[in-house]
Amino acid sequence: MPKLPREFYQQEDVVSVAKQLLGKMLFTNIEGVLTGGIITETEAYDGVVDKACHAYGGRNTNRTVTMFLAGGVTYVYLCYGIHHLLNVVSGKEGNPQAVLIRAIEPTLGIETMLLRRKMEKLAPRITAGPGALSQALGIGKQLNAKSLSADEIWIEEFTNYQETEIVATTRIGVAYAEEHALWPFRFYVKGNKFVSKPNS
DNA sequence: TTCCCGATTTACT
DNA sequence: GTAAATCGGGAAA
Repeated sequence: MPKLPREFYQQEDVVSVAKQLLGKMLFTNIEGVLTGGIITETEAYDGVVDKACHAYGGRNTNRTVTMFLAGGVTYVYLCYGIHHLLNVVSGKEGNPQAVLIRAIEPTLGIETMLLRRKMEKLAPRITAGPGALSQALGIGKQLNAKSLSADEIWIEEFTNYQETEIVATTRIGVAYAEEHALWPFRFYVKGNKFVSKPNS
């Protein structure tokens, strides 16, 4: 399937991008080893007006500068000193919006993922959760600010879900963002097992 | 330079 | 259900 075009990432509405990313295929090519799967869970971070966003209020630093790039690149950073989290930067240059990829359903390179996760057999938790996902795909800071049009990490067309198949709810781990923590910016595929929190 | 804390996961009670 | 692990970024001084 073809890679998503640059225009896809540069849509103005990050919430729309987050929803459309569900059902797309995410791949990484780490030193020639391919792994990938179907995106099942995302979260939107809406730039300067979103207290949960690292670039809230226009904060532009060595880390967050990546989010100000034009849509279509990765934003990877370390959280809790342990976990790498993968985001897709969206919107126009200067507008620091991003979509956190929280979970995928593995389809390619499952053996490699099992090795990286030190697991013996396939279970949803292998890629359910942003830290786990990054580990399974071999994502680290070396993949920060990479173009999604190149051949190290990219996203391909696959499926489009209807609104009725998508669940919108509150984001996770952002209680510090006060009232913005209540924004329904987390999206996942209804009924899918590869989601970072118990399904309903 | 110092101090505080986080877009989490995992192990253990 | 609860807690520990662990380190870089951001803000203050």
